[in-house]
Order: sequence, then C-alpha cells, then structure tokens
Amino acid sequence: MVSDSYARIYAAVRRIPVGRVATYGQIARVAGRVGARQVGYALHRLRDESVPWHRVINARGEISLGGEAGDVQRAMLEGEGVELDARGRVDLERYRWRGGA
DNA sequence: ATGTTGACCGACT
DNA sequence: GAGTCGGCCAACA
Repeated sequence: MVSDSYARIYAAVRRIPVGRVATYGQIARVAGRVGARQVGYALHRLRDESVPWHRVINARGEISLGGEAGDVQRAMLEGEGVELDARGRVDLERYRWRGGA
C-alpha cells in the first residue's frame, strides 16, 4: 500500500486529460499538502502504467528527465498531440490542464 | 538516528 | 535569460 500522499498524487495525475499537461507544482496543489518535490519523487518511484506520468512536466514547460526517459516522454507527448519546440519545451499557456481548481 | 539526495518551485540578483 | 538560495518532504545509505 502506497502512502496516502502518493495516492493523492497519482489520483491527480490520472485526472489530466489526453493531449494536456500539468506541472509538478500544479499536481502538488491539487493533491493537497504535498511539496512539488514530492510529486517528482513519487513519479520517479512509480511503475504503474495506469498513471500518465508523461503528462507531468516542470514549471518551465520542460521535461525534467535526462537520457532515454526524457526522450520517451517527449515521444509520448507528441503522440498525444502535444507540440514541443526545438528546445523540447511545451507552451504551457496552451496545453496546461485547467482543471482541478 | 543523521546526513544526502532528488523527475521541483518561487523569489531574487 | 542565466545563476543562486531557501524551502519543501520522503527515500536511502
């Protein structure tokens, strides 16, 4: 059984619609009483495929992973219709999920 | 129990 | 835009 905080984080991530993205801080607020850092840590430890972790990016609209994982995440986002610029950055004003609050 | 570390954020220079 | 700093809190050695 995962901790309560993690459960809330995962639940929040699952609410992100396809083709949309959310920031760590945003998830942290929706989950409630969780630090943004905890969200990143929770997703790192995550291995559950029912959670769309790839739709979670940092406040700058960039993918926070390096190496292959980052490449994979970018590919999955593009596959859902999210556009990324040359720097691998997402236009938050346009793709940011506006639910949850 | 203590000290580091980390898929972060916001404010400041 | 780029670099620094403090705050956040759980996992790990």
